[in-house]
Amino acid sequence: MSASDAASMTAGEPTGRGGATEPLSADSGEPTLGIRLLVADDQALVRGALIALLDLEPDLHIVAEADRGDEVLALALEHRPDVALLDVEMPGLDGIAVTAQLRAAVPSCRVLVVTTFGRPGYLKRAMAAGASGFVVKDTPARQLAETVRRVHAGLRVVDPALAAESLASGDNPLSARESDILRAAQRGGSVADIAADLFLSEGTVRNYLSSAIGKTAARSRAEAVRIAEENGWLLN
Amino acid sequence: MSASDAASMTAGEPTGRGGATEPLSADSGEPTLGIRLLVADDQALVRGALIALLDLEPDLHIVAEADRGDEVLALALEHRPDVALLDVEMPGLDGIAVTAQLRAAVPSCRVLVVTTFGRPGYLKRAMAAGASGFVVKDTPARQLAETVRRVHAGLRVVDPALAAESLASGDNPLSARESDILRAAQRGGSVADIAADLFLSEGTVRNYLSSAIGKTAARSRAEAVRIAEENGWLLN
DNA sequence: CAGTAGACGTGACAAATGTCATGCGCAATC
DNA sequence: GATTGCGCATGACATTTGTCACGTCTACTG
Repeated sequence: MSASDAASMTAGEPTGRGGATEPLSADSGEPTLGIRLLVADDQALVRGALIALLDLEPDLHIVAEADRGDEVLALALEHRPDVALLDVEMPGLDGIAVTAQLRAAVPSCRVLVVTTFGRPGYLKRAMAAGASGFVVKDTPARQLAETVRRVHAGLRVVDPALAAESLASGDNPLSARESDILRAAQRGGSVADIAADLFLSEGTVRNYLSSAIGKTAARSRAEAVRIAEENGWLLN
Repeated sequence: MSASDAASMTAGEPTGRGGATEPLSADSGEPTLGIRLLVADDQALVRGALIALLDLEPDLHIVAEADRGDEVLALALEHRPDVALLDVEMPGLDGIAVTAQLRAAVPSCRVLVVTTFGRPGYLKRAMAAGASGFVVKDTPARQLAETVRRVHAGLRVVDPALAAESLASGDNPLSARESDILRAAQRGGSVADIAADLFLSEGTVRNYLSSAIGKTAARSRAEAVRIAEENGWLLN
């Protein structure tokens, strides 16, 4: 189980969707009509299910799938999808970083970010990175295909509720270093642990924690971590 | 968006899968042959995708779907599925509690728990509650239908790697009260906050925290929370 | 019934945490 | 070229945590 299964599909798959042996479709090689799709999600079951769902649409064709962020670029270069469906939380490289990669290297490929968590910061950063759409896994399944078509047509598709929340929550107030410290604090170690992790003095760590606590309007380190997580301020 | 969309399917849907307007299948009423399935997952997109995936199998028929744990029992009583696919993390009632409900009220319905997180404690508790199978969303999609058939045939299906991990990790060492305190501590509040939440004295809270920290072999409250979360000791 | 274990409590004490003032160097900005 | 913001650091201080010893009450079990 885990990644080894799907990871093997990365190399040496000249035709069709990367290495799929599933009897989901009877594609013969690379389609030239309709919308070519790449699907990236680390959860194999979810990925497979999304593919099954999208493959029901006659105009949508899955040409590649990935279970890690750092595999997407190579697959996109090889299979030239029109739209890439990217999860945010992925091993290797997060979906937002992948979005930036794709926009730079494969400009013809539009990006639709699909995520479990409607973190306001995710939306903001995804759009800044060049994504064309952003939907949470909460949205009805029957809308997904239409969303893909809209994105392919050049429209921007964003969950309105999430967009409002994103505007309300404001920008990430944390400096890069403060985010680093909070990320290191996620595991629950002491100031000394964090300092050792980041090669800083304990005093410096305490200062950053203090200012992060202040900026997040929290009242303890743990609360600051939680708030920063919920707002999507701890990516990267 | 959110729950309101799918929640409306709970009431007044006499036939077919609970209120699905999606063009995924052309079922006519309740099938009597093959395996009747109920799918419960709070993420509409994932639920819809799973349904699309399973609906591809000619012998599997989705007869009901739910986006909340506390809706499953009523739907199962109405639609009499042979197998229920349950997510663990759901609003209303977690999948393990639902498993216990179903085993008691609808003994003919076997339960397959499908979860994002391979927490050892989840597996243990799911099996204790009467689940017939337990798979993580990491497993290849093409295996899911076969797993459903196995469960329907009365076999127990458990991810071997997870089973090993579960045995190695031992039982939940926390007393019910200690779990309560850790759960209250998840939000990141102070001792005073937790004490106020649970109507305890601050000293008592500190004592529970201290013993929980000891039992989890952690070195701080935050670490104890993290360890307990990862082991699946904070459900219920 | 005695023994045990958990829920709940108090008080005291050492260690960790969070705050604040203050400082230096560097880069961007005006 | 002065100002500003950030990274990094120190030291002092009050508060919060975590630990320990000790106690009561209740429920279960041999």
